[in-house]
Amino acid sequence: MTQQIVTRFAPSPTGHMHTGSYRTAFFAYLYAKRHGGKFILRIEDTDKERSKQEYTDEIFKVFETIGISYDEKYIQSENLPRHRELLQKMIADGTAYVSKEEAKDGSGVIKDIIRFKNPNKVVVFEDLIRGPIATDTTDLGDFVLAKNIDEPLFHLAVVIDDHDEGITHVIRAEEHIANTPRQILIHEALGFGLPRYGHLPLVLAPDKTKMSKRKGAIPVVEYLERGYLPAALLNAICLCGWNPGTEQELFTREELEKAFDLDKVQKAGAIFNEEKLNWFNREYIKKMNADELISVIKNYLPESLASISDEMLRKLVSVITERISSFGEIREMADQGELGYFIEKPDVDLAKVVWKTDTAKNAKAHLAKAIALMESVDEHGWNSTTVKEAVWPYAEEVGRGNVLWPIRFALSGRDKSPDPFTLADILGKKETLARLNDVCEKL
RNA sequence: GGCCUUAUCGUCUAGCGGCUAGGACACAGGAUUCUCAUUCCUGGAACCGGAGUUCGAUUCUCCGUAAGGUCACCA
Repeated sequence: MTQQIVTRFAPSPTGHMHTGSYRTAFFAYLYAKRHGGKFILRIEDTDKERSKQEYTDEIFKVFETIGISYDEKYIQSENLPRHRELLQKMIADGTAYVSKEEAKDGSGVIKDIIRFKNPNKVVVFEDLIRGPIATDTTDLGDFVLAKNIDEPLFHLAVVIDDHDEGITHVIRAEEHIANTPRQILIHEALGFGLPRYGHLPLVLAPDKTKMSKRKGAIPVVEYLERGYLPAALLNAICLCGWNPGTEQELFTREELEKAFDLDKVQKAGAIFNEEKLNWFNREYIKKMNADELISVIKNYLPESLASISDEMLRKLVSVITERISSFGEIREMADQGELGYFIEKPDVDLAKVVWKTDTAKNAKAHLAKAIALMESVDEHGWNSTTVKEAVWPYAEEVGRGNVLWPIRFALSGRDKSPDPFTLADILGKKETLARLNDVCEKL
């Protein structure tokens, strides 16, 4: 019977996590799912100084909203007794030793730090996505295992936890490839079997360097706040550095869990493309029905539009979704006055009601005619199609722009807006005619 | 600088000795009811360089070059 695969994601809660981190998490998760294994989340809070509870909470929250589930969860600091126990054992075994050295904090105090007794050999491991990697660990020297007998450091903690949690595949970011040889050495010193290692390429900042808070590392929580759909975001993240070998780009979670594997993961780093994320999000928006869209849109409506009726909102769904990439853009639309005129009569600049090649006198006549034509449309049958049917022949006759532009402008007060028939539909017969009459009289 | 890794359109990528080097995003042009958006069509756009191996290299090897990672009593 083959051993069950166990992967893990082991973030340290020292800051917001960006797309690269979550991609690493998702790939490790997917790899486990794909092979019927387990996925473990381990919070590496060994460094008390830098770890913050708020970041740990954020990780749990994001995992939940984007839907990455884990079979087991560990907090590394809770394993401290175990780490100390094995540190003692290593000292007893002679694979580690106490060294009296001056503290690095400049205090000049002499303290006991624990160093690894390096066997100084060449370590070779077969990376799951890069092939064999050989390192002469002599270069590493007797590296530090613990700050003192009670405070084990990263490498020791990682090795012990990976072993104790039964991790079979350590799938992590490329920045750890240099750490692997020394962790292998510790595994051996402790008499533990080795896991397999796979190092994922980095997700790069736009300038091709490693992402950091300073350089374009946008926290995933921020993308979520901006109104990207979790599934779309995850889909975009996943397709950055991995491809299915086909031309499919849009994937459901189930499809991803079936299709993913490490052999199609890229070796080179990649820049996360926000334009492409916009495209993914628009595609996901297209797949949603009106009710789903309305409930999401409501979360992003600004104060000024809070009073909007459900009925009006339902009619506005396509007007809005055709114009946004992320739901946060609804606020921008509102700020720029692209939505306000639907719920409040706009101030219309009379000079601009006239089509560029026409005269004010004609515009007034066209508006009067349009009003008459629309009056004949039954209120119950009032919609964009019936309004269009009523007005279209006349517009065709005297020039489309000559009549369509004044109608649209009188209704919206803006030079850019949805077409006049859609506007009339959303506004309703009564409001449409009121606005049209108002402008016509003043003209 | 040492060690390690990587290298196809602007970006994400397909390619696994022979292809007009394919797709997507972005971009440009055009069409669709006036404007905007949507939709549709069309177009431009890439194999880092040099040696080999081979009948034949984007593909294999080597050497350059460039980029990135890592060299903590952080993780």
